[in-house]
Amino acid sequence: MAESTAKPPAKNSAKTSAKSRRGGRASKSGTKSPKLGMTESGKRVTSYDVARVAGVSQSAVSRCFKPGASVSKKMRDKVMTVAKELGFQPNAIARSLITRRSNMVAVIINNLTNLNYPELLVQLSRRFDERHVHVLLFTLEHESDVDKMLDQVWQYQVDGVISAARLSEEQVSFFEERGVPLVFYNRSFQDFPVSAICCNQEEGERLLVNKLHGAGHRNFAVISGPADSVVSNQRTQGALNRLKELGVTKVPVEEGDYGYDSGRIAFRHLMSKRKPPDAILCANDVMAIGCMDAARHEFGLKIPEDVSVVGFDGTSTGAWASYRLTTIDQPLEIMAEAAVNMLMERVENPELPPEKRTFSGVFLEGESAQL
Amino acid sequence: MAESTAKPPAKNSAKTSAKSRRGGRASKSGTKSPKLGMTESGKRVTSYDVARVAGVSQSAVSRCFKPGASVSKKMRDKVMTVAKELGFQPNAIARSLITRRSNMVAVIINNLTNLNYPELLVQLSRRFDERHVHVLLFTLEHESDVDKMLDQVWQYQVDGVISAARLSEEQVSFFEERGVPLVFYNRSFQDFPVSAICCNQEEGERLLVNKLHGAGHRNFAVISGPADSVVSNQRTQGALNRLKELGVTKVPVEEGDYGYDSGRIAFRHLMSKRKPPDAILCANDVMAIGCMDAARHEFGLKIPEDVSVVGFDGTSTGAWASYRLTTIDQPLEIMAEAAVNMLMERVENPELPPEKRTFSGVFLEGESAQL
DNA sequence: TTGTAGGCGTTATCAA
DNA sequence: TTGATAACGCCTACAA
Repeated sequence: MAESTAKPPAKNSAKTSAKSRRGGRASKSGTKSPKLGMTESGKRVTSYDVARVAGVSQSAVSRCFKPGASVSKKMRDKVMTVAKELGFQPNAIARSLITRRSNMVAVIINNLTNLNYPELLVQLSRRFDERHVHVLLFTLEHESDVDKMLDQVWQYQVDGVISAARLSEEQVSFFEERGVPLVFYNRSFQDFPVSAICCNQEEGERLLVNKLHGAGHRNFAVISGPADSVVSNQRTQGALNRLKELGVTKVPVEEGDYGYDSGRIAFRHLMSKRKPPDAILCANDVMAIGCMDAARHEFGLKIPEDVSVVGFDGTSTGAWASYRLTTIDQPLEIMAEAAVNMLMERVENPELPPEKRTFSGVFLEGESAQL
Repeated sequence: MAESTAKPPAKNSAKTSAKSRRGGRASKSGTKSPKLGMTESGKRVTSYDVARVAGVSQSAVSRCFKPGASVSKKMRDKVMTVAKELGFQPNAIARSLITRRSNMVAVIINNLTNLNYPELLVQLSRRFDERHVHVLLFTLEHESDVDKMLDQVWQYQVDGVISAARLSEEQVSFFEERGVPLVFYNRSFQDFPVSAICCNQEEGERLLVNKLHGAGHRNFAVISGPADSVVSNQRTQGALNRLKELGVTKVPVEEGDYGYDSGRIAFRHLMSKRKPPDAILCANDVMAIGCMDAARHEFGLKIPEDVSVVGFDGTSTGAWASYRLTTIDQPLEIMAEAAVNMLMERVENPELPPEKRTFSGVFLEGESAQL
């Protein structure tokens, strides 16, 4: 075991020859190495380099960078000094390989012009950062790309996944089978247990209907989002269901795509009906804004006198003085926080069963509806 | 060197004992392993598992997943079949360790409510994805966090960095010393060679000034962004410089924070001057919108009759019917594409010298200014 | 074309 | 508390 013949040569020959790279304790005081974090041979400084210069074992170096490890103060000082001197930082990739924790989570969003996602992303990123977890971003162009993307996510050995995109049951199983915690953001399954953070879309929409109906509106219309958007369907159904309960039927539904222009176009369509609506429920704020602009600028209508318009989301643009949109505010920050918590709990403890947390939206009274 | 005593046993003992995990060729036809991608002992399927089941060497498996490797069709079929059967995907972390390429790039943005960044992020992510490169997101809360963040970036061994946040000269050197390619987005240094993709802020602003001045405006004001924003300073200075050249001096400058409210507040301040402006240059679209709203709703002014307002960015909101903002459109998609290209070129060939590409903004005529 | 064996830079396990 | 040594899962000469 101590015969310095067979084993050592291979690994050590490199290390030994490397010993001359950086003369012992290169710096007396000011002779700092020119390239911090790099050896003279142009390679990344490793814990071996630090160990050599500090005259300790490599494992000692490793321990010094592990919080709560058993190291003497003397050792720690010595190692940390050299580490700083050489610009050493442990390689997270190598660490991930052995610990099986990458400290990375995947965030999946689809590329729709959902004015909310960008903000969500920033919120998530901030909160993960606080926990020293990093966000690996996956944006979907088309739903069909999902499977390839899932493979990528798996390859990168992420600790968990937050998905603001819909996944099929098989795709959910993909992660479940592999023991990768998954938390949905604003999507869920009824017939399949998954963890999710949601805003209660239906409830919010019902609230809006109640307000409008209570104010005497009877002539409703709905502008939905894209047909394949779960959130849009929930909102639209929420509105229609409540209206039905209140005895209002035959409510025209125009399909939009969440974008400004589609709101305008939908409004035009509604105005071409034999009985134009006096209250319009839009599946998001941006379409509501498009709707208002069409009403005012194309039809010369006054809002809310001639027609009431409400949205959903609580985006900052809705509050602009030109719109003062009445809407439901999704508590985005709270939801982001909750999503991060829920995911990290499951990363720490994979046995936790799926859980859903549903937040109510907050009614935001603007001036776009007669109430 | 060939004494089979010391070395082999250790490694092989594990592999051999593992051989019993999955009975040879588990599936005859339908007996699929319950958990795809996982061995029966609950570990991730590795290339060794595939090799064992397929009855080939591990390196053969590895080669089959390397595009353009020298493998017989028979071998490839055999391996790929088993791989699919077991749900094997190569571990990108392990691969990164040996190849020293993580196929991850860091994207650094600061958290300001810059309505453009989110969109930029989506664009970058899309384009990197196409190259099978993944985005590791870093958002800065405060400038002071930068250094900690840089260490993180380095630890994750990213192949390159795109920064839409300003970095100090030392911070730039950090990457340069370590051979990590860095491309700035809309920031640059004059006295330090770095790669960057920029929109020509100054030029755009001068264009706006020319148009306004040519239309007879003489009474200008500027609403700047935050004092520490490079882009804002470039825009503001561009405007002021051109105005000076045209003989217009004593131009009041109000400082905003890029947000809607700050545009409104700035407008109020301007109106309290003894000589209110008739042309206002705003450092971004959102402030211009705030400005317009204040003018209309707080002061009952007409735009552009009473006051001309122009912005900068070309955000979609600026085109909304209530604003029809005259502005400069930054070619975001083109810039994102260019940034990705520039970075990846340097990842492939680290010897490439720094390069700057500056795109001109496109004048977008709306109806918010008398021209 | 295929297999053998060494190394990438850590952490983890055990003696010392 | 410290130091040797074995993984982690892959890629890549080199040899067959």
